[in-house]
Amino acid sequence: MPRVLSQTDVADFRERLCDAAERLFAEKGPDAVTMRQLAADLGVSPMTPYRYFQDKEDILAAVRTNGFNRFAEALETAFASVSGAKAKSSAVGEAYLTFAFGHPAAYKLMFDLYQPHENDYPELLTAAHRAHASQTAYVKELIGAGLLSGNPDEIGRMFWAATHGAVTLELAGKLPHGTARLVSQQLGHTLAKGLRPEP
Amino acid sequence: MPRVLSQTDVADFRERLCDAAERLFAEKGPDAVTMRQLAADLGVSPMTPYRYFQDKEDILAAVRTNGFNRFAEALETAFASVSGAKAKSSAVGEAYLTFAFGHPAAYKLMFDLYQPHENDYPELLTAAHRAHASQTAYVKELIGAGLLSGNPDEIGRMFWAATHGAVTLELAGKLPHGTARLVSQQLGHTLAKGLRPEP
DNA sequence: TAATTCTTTTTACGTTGTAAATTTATTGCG
DNA sequence: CGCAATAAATTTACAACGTAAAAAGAATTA
Repeated sequence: MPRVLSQTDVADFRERLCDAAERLFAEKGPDAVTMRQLAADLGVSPMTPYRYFQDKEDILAAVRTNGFNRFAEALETAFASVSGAKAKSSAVGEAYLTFAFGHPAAYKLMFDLYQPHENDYPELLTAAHRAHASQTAYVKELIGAGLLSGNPDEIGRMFWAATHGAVTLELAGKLPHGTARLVSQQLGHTLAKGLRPEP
Repeated sequence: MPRVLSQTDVADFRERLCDAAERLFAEKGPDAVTMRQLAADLGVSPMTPYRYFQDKEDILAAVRTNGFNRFAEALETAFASVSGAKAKSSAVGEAYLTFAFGHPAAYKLMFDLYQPHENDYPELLTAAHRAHASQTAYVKELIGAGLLSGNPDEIGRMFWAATHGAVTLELAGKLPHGTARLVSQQLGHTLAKGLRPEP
């Protein structure tokens, strides 16, 4: 028998390749990164990655999965780092924007890319679901604290859409650099005001 | 002397190619459309388009320019079709969503694509500016009618970001089909409520 | 040591955007 | 009219792409 790849060998290689892919995606955009470049970056021949990933789309799915998990982690940490519904909301909103502008390429891959076969990647779906939960948890806190009234899912979608819109407009160059943060905060305040329970 | 291409010859060819490009972009996504396909669609050889466009990016810029102009036209028509600030706002918002979901590929090209050299295409910038103006005009009407108070540019950006966020989330598959319209309307109502002048 | 078999590399194919060379077609001039 | 001139279109060609298939390499067991 030859030397068989252990689970950790495979996991290590996949992680190293994902790291390279993330870095190169951020530098040049995902379409401009080639399989040959990724292989060269790891010092292996062009076909070696195909032993660890089905194809290029599989690599994209893995990178997106990592992105969702890191994003969720950042929001969960922000949520847990303070107490009080209002403070949690601010912290999570802040963490959202910090992640989006700290890792714009990852953000775009996660939320601004339509990957037609993403249902074929269960880990990706799980991570995406976790991310979604982490960004709507604070809405329930706000409603529970009596600061907002309405359907939590509907309100969560509104906040999400508003924030996402501001972020993507800036990332697409439609807003001056740095404006999205301001717009997003204004949207948060205005929506909160519009959703306050009637006295 | 040979037969020299007249201005209208050039314009005709460019228009025909843009039509084909739009159709194919909508079918398969812009990256999946090749120069050879475009040429074959017009019944010419693969290099002929290069007499009329610098390169593939030039075609993309032309298609985006057309998109912005048609989008602006739709919003301008909606704005002019009714009277009263409230009615104009609804009409423009409705036209925005109708365009976005009627021409999702065009919408993405226009607003969800970062084209690094878009400053090299002055007609594109003009069209984009026209589109931007057409979607913020109604805000000034609302402020003028005393229904909203605040900075028109800031408020315009908020409405825009909110609508754009809802649209792109649905186009990226993050919201169930048909949800964006509802979310966008809820956002519009809630923002309007939050921005009402204090009595 | 030799056979086995998993891993890796090499080679190869069809397709891409487009540069360069070639062919085709139309016009004005002798 | 015929023929050079020249714009337009086509053909050819190239480097790079994703990846299938074939070949080579290496480690384990018998």
